[in-house]
Amino acid sequence: MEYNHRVIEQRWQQYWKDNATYHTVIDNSRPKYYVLDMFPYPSGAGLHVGHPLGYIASDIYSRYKRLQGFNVLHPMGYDAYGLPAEQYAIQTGQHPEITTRQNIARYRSQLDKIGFCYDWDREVRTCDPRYYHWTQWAFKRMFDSWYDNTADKARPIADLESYLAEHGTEGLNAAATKKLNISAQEWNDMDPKAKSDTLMNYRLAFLANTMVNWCPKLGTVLANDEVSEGLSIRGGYPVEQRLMYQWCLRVSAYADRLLRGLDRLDWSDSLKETQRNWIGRSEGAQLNFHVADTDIDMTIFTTRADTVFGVTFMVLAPESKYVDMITTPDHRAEVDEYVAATRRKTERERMIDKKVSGVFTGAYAINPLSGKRIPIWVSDYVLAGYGTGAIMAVPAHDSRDWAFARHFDLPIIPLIEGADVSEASFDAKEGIMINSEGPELNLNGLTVKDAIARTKEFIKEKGIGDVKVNYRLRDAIFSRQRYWGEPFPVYYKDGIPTMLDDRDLPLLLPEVDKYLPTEDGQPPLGRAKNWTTPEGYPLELNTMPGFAGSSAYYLRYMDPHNDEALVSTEANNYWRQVDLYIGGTEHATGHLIYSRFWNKFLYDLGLVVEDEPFRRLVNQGMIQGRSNFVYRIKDTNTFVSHELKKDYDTTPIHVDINLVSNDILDKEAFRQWRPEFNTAEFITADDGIYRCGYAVEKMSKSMFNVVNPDDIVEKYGADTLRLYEMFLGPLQQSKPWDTNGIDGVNRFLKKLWGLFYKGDTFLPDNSEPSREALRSLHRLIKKVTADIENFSYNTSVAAFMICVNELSAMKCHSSEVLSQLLILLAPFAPHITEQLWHDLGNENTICDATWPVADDKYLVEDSVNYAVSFNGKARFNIQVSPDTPSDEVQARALADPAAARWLEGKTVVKVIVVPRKIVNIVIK
RNA sequence: GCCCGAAUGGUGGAAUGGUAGACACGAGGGACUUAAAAUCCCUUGGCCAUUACCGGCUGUGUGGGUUCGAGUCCCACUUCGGGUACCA
Repeated sequence: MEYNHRVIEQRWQQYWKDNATYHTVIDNSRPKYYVLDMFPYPSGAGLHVGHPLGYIASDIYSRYKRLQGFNVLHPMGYDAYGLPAEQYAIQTGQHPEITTRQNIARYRSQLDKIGFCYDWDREVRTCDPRYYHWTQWAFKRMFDSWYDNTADKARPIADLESYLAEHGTEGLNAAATKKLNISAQEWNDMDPKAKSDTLMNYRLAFLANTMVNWCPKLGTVLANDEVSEGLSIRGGYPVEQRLMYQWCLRVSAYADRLLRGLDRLDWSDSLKETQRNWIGRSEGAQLNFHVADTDIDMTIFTTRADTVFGVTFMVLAPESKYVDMITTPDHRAEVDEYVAATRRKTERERMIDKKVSGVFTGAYAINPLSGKRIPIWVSDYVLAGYGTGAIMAVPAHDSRDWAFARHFDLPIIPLIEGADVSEASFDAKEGIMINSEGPELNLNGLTVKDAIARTKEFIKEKGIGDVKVNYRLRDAIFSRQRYWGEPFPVYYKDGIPTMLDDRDLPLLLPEVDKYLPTEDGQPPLGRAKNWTTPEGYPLELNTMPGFAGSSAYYLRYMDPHNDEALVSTEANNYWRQVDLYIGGTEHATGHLIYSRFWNKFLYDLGLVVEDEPFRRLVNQGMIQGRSNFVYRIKDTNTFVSHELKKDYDTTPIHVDINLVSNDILDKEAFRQWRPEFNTAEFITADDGIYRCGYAVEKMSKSMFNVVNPDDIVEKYGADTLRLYEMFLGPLQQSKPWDTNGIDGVNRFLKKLWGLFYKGDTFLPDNSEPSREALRSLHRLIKKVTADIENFSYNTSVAAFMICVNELSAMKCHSSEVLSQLLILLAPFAPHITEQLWHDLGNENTICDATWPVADDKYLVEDSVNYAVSFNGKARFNIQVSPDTPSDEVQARALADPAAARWLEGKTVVKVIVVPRKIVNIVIK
């Protein structure tokens, strides 16, 4: 019988489906293990070979854990809300739900062909009302919560209301948009609208006027992680800053816990570092500068409290509220113009344009330590969103301040001994302070570190400032002016935002005639008919962003059909958290922050039992495309082979990689590829071979370098695809897809088959396995077990190849050895192993087998190879038995005939014996 | 600028501080075949040596260091990836 992957794979996929082999239920008699993939957005392009990389890795781990006796939860679903379906809907009028459903069907059929062990009964889709019910429900809970900094957790908003009624804001330590000062009396006298506005300052889901990233082209706001370098991640359109009234999540309240929580997670250091940077904790001081001739105090944030004596001017962000308050009449026009000009620029323009610009406000501040009058300027190099939107400028020790001072000819006072600030600022936080003596404080002679500490102490004592920790992490903007997302469970009662009752959830996404904003600029939901509560109150027109649905999906998999709760206590107590999460690094600052926030919030409310959602996380690398190029001589239809192109003036053109094999172009196929190439001529070397150039790029249709897994499965089979993707290189590493090596893996499977079948003869028998065969097997068990734990799947595959080669060479037909080999290979290549397992006469599926344990007695070597070196150089080998004592090894090494040659006329200084490794003889 | 990570044959990549280059691809040679495909065997870092078997030198981006011994550890640098940024 020949190895026929088509028949085998189809047969067992059907069998697993019919027998619900991978259906998972709570089983208290077995330990659980939860393996999760980052669920995909079902795009119209379908899967390419890069997508399954992580899925294969997690599938291997799931099957491995299952064989080890764990009750493994391994689900899959779809992150189904998103922009592409909506953009497509705008162009075609096709409802995004239809597109999404089609794309999901395509994804599913592609995934099924690869033979994953998902429990599809647990599938979730974020756009399914039975799913987004719980997204809305969680949002409602956030609206009804505030963050108590003292208890360091979220608490019900009702607690805050009673506190305010009794104490006002006196002694309140809450995460807030801005610090309020309200007495109990004032609170109690407020009308409902004023109370609502006040509570918005504390709610974890709140409405606020904030600077948002507005993307005009997409017609919506975007969160910080959805913007990179001033362009939207989706589409790459320019983004500008705009003040808008938006729903936000108070993620910043959790900044410190998100940071501290990282220490307990088994994630890669680089990913944790990325999150640390994104959270951006910085310790410093807040300090008040009095504005001369007014009663205004301006608060600034600095990490360099030691440099206050070097402050020669102050700078406000153009958006700062202080600008309006302090600008003097004679500078008003100039300042207004500058502020307006800044506002006109997009974020990107502001970033690109690094020219120094700014205007003087006419106002002066008093340096609180030196008492000097210093001018206050406005400049766009100060950001409104960080700190207080105002800075004290220390040109001697900050390069941005230095550039500004130089440009506007402002004084520069060096504060650190030996620092030359005539050509550049001295930014390092080290040295001895000078020029830092005021009426009440003298820092001269202190180190920078001590000076910072001393100044912080001083400003605290004097009440002119406070020690303060600042975070870069912003609150998440949660409104999107789009159609294809979760509707907010919110209506407006007399202008007061109010939550729908739990009974009225889910609030279904309404139908609209078009997926565009309304004529008067409302979001698409403005087009929905009767978009009100039964009482006639208007419903919220925004929808939630993509990360809303993906923030708690791992919880829903635990109990996906529950209509009473997001997850039952029973299911949550059993499955607890994700033990292994596999996905790309691109979610480091988005999904992985939001999920942790969301989970911590639910934890605070006692709704889930674990504080962190993902215990262990592995990032798979990206599989890039390998594009091929042909080189057309300018203004002709003649193409020149890669090695000759330097002699011509050519334009590189992407060529479909399906027309190329090992970088050699199929010229005839190329001519037929596109009409304009029908008459193509080729210039090649004498061998007549046209060689293409190549480049590693993103896998995409436009570069004609997409490899569809379906084609690989059709030609080689899913088992080959799975093994090959793992064999390609370390899982965590990005690498280009290269189909060239796939034959080797396919050959390996054929060899494996050859251990069982020769023609129609079934070879396995009950013969006693040889010691060599057992050693080969147990070496494999040891290697593969260790490799799977470390995700070194590429070396596992190599180990399988070696073992199969060895077993073939020794013609091992022992079914005892062969069945163990199959169990080891089953996670990697489930179909062929299932078939052969069945052929060995097993009734159960191979998933019910038990993972073998390596027995050291087979691993003991007959002899140990010691390398003998002299002064660490030339070497020869001696063979001794494994239990030979070192003394004897040493004696044997010195007595060896080969040693005589080296030792002639030399003195042995010492001999070093490293157990089982080397004997080094130091000679003189 | 800052923070990570990487650099090993023609290629993808292996190597708890202990015989560098596992495994695979590609390439070259051979067997089988009328031929091709498939399959199998041999060779394959570079240089040198050779009548065969033995062999010699050199070699993991560069320069130093630690060590009996360094691809691996330390310092400095170069290049390439990734993340992030007027974050005060």
